[in-house]
Amino acid sequence: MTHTISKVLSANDTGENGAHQAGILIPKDKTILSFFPALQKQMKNPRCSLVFTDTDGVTRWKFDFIYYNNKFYGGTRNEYRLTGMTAYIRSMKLEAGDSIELTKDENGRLHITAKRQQSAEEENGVLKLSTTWKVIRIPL
DNA sequence: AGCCATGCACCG
DNA sequence: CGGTGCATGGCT
Repeated sequence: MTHTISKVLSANDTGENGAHQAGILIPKDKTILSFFPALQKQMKNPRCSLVFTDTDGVTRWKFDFIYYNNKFYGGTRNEYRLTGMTAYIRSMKLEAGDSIELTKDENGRLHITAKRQQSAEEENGVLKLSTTWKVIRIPL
């Protein structure tokens, strides 16, 4: 049984807003979280190193899945993150709006795919076609 | 809940 | 000493 999830990158994720942060946020959605290994909620900031294989089937990317839960230890955090992704994001030249797809195959192996956002020109092209052309009358 | 932002430690 | 990223706080 494979499991695939995807995330649209925010400006903060890609570093476009100057944030020197190395990871993306993982929503606390059961179907999303179940993709990742369970972390020890009873310890502070538990983490797990994960290796994803790129689409070429050769390149490996190591990310860290971390549960920042210091809210239960006197802090304010209670969120999941996947850190250490800047090398990947840069090599793929990903920008806010682009997305990444994470897949876990039958053998539990992890794969990552970069999904580039449709360009504005392409969107305009589609829009132009759909709004410029109309069916006036259908032949009998 | 999710994105924005940063102090400081670390490292070349 | 400038860049990077962890860990964390802030804002909407």
